[in-house]
Amino acid sequence: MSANTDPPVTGRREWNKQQKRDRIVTAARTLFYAQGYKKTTTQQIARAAQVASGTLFLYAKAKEDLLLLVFYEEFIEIIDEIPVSADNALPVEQQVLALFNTLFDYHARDIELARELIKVITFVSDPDRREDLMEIHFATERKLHQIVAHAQAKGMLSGRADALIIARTLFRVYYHTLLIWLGSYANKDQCNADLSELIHGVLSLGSRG
Amino acid sequence: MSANTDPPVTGRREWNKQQKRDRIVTAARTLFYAQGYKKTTTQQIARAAQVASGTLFLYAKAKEDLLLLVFYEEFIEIIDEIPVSADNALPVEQQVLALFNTLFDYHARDIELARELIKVITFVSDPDRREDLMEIHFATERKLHQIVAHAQAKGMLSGRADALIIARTLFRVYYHTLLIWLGSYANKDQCNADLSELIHGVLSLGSRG
DNA sequence: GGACTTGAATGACTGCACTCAGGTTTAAGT
DNA sequence: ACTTAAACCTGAGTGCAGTCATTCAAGTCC
Repeated sequence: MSANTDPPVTGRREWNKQQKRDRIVTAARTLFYAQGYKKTTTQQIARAAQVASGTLFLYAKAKEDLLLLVFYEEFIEIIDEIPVSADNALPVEQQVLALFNTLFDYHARDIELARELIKVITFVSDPDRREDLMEIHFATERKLHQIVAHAQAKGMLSGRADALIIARTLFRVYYHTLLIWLGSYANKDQCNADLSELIHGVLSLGSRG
Repeated sequence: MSANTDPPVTGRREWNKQQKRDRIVTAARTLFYAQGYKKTTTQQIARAAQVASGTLFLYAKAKEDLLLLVFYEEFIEIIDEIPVSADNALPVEQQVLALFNTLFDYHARDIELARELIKVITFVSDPDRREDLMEIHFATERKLHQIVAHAQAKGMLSGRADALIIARTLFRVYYHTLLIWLGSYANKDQCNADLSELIHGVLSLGSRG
């Protein structure tokens, strides 16, 4: 009886590629976390993944893409796990802030990595990686939309304001705060204060006052 | 009688440095526009500026910083020239959109450069460059604030909503749109539509509507 | 099983950003 | 005018991301 590490029906070639891809992404993640992005060389990753240095670039068009691959796997899970139950007793602002804090916490686990990531996200050459990022973006906006829509349904916000517009505005406020924080343009406290103020502003603009 | 290219009272050393700095930034600008950022090598810039390759890095800690120096000089002027007269007859939304379009137009003059710039802005190692960028950020927000405040004074928007909060929210919406556009996550039409919708949303949330 | 085709893997090589040990110019002191 | 100290400049050298001509393995057909 064979283990599930055997080549499946898709053919040996395909199976080998998948194996290599997995080894590469795993090696990249381990080394990035252990040493940081910049200090990790592509040679090291190649060696750890048991492939030649050139092979790496068949699986990721650039070193940057390795970071995106690692990030995607981790972040999509984080977002999925964020709760947005309709019967949440907390005020909307608190729920939104809690969501953002979850995401900030993820980035806080390794600031240098987060910085590189945010830098790299701005322009991604590989279309597949761009799709990954759009998925993350929309998943986050969807969560926000749910929170706002639930609050409106419960009469906590005016029905006059479009929940989607509010959600998208909130996302933009969040993302900018992330940039300011990681770019060291302001410290964490300032960012938090700023973020709270703007969330409050955006939400209360949409409330009956 | 000496021309104004002579060393002034500040001393020969200081004068030499200023001359070199100017030559370097000018050379960088010319080459970046002519060939693009990536294709321009620091050697080329050094040669054009008549300095040794190592000297470049006494004036800019990294190639990135050269781009920021070029950008700052150009952009601060653009912002200063944006009109925000109190007796502007146009609706607020139009005024805000016009402001953003001015900034977009600047970036559109050379998209590759704009991309690199936006990428580089995220994390700037040199504190002086970071100050430059904060100045630009605040100058832009101030313009927005003026537009919103004038509109409120003329009764075009509710006085209930804080003009500063609205201005800052608008800036964040603008900046995100810029990122999406330059990152090729959406085409220009989509970005424009999106931006208009969100500006309208943010402003009408604050209006008595 | 052998002959042929396709596309994946390899690693020596290239080009470029950035460094640093040593040389040169300016300024200040006497 | 001479000495000394400090600031400034230099360019050969270093390390790393990414390339490409060649080799090798997997799939296909008879």
